Amino acid sequence: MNKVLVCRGASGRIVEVEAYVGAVDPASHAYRGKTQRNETMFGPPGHLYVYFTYGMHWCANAVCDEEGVGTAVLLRALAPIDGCEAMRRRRPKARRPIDLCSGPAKLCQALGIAGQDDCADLVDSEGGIQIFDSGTPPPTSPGQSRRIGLSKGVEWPWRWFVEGDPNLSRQGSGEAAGSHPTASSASKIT
DNA sequence: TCTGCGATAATA
DNA sequence: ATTATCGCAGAC
Repeated sequence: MNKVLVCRGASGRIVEVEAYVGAVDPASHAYRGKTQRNETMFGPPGHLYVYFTYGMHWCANAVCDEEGVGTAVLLRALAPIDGCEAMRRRRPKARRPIDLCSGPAKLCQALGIAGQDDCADLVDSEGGIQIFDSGTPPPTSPGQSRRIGLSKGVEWPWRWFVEGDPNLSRQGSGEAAGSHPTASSASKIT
């Protein structure tokens, strides 16, 4: 969350991520071992793992662990920095700025990321895609919650986000990291 | 503003 | 059958 993603004339600060942890994580594409689709996840770190889902959406991850492990971080939301014109062209359905990158498939569409970018190197930017340290320190106390949209592995609180950022895929902090609802769930009522 | 549902096709 | 989602329609 101190990182910036740059791609095809647009950029944004990464404000929301989820971890998918190889063989121990039933929600991870890597859980059942290497296949043609998830091959990039098992490759060297610093590359982009791009997958197609729900018959229409692309989503992107940064591969994070050593070759052969299969751990990656799903990029779930960006705070747009530059290239809002280009992003709006690629996402005509976005009405407001916060509709541009407030979701894993939205940000891919906004930045023009699709299957052709699977396995792109994020460090040397040869493929036109780059993730670099913005110099802005990450939040001292980032928000944390359970991951979104899963039916397996729901108990692991492996979603992190910049608390209060308007570009999150879901507003607010989600639920507390613990296994049970806490007093925080009641705060919404008052 | 909020909720529920349908789209749409690769994957295992 | 399931899916690491999104956007529309309808209720309020």
